[in-house]
Amino acid sequence: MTDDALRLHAGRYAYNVYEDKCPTRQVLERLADKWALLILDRLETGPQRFNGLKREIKQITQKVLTQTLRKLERDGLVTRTVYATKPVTVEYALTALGATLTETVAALAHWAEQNMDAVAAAQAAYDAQEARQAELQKRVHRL
Amino acid sequence: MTDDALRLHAGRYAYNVYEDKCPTRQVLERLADKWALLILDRLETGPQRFNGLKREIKQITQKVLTQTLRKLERDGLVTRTVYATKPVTVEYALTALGATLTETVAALAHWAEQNMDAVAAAQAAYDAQEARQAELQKRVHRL
DNA sequence: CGGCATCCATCCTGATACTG
DNA sequence: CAGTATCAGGATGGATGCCG
Repeated sequence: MTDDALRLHAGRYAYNVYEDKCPTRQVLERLADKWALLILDRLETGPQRFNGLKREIKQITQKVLTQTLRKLERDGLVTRTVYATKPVTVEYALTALGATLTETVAALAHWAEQNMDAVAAAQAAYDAQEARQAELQKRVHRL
Repeated sequence: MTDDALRLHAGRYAYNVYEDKCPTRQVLERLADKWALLILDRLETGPQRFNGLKREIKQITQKVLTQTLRKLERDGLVTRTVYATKPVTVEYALTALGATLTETVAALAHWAEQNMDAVAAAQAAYDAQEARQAELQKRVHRL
C-alpha cells in the first residue's frame, strides 16, 4: 500500500481537517467566518457591487468587507471585475468553485433563522439552570 | 398585511441574518467558528469524551475546547453528561437539534478537503499576479 | 479526568482620514 | 464609487498552575 492509499483509506481523502498542519485547516478557517458566509450567500443570487454588499450585509464595515473579499478572491471563490466607468464600478461574483459551496453555505447561514426559536429556548433553560446553581453556591457558602 | 406577514414575505423567514440586530446573527457567529464546526462534525459519529475530542481535534487547547463546548451546550446543540466514576467521566453528545446541523457542518468541514487542490492553485495564481503588480510598482517608482 | 483561574501577548475591529 | 492607511483598545488565545 502506498502512502497516499493509506491516507485515502484512513481519512477518506488525502487531506484531513483534523490535522493541525493540514492546509485544509486554513481554508476551513476562512470559511468558518461570519462575514465570509454572508458574502458567499449573498452572491448566490448573482454578481454584486461593493457598496451593494456593504448595504445589504448590515453592520459590516468597509474594511472588513474588503479584507474578506480579498481572501475569498485569493482562494478562488469569488472574482473581482473592475469596469472603467466614472467613477469605477467593481463587481464581485462567484467562481465555479465558489458556486460549489453556496448550497452548503446557504444551509448553514439560514439554519439559524429556521431554528432560532429552539436555540433561544435552550439558552433560556441553560441560563435559568446556571442561575439556580449560583444560588445554591451562595447558600453553601453561608454555612 | 400584518407585520409578520410582511417580514415573512420579504425575508422568507421571520428572522433575517442580514440584519445586525437579529438574534440569528449571534447564532451564526457561534456556528461560523472553526472549532465549533470540527466539534460538531466529530460528534456526528456518536458521543465523545472531553479528552477524546481534545486528542482528535489537533491543536485545540483545553480552554478553547471547554469554551466552545459550553456555548454549544447553551445553544442546545450538545449535551454534557457527567458520570460519577473516579475520576469523573464527561461525555458530550449531539442533541436532536444539533443533529439537524451535522450534515451541513460535515459538508462545509470537508469541502476544504475535497477542493484543497483547486484552492491551492487559485492561491498560487493570485500570489503570482500580486508579485507581478508589485514589480510594476517598483519600476514606476524608479521613473 | 475534566475542568477553572489568571496573566499576558497579539490579533482583530472600529473609527477616522485620505485618494484615484 | 471603491478602496488604502493608520492607530487605539477590546476581545481572544496560549501558557501555566491548581483543584475535586
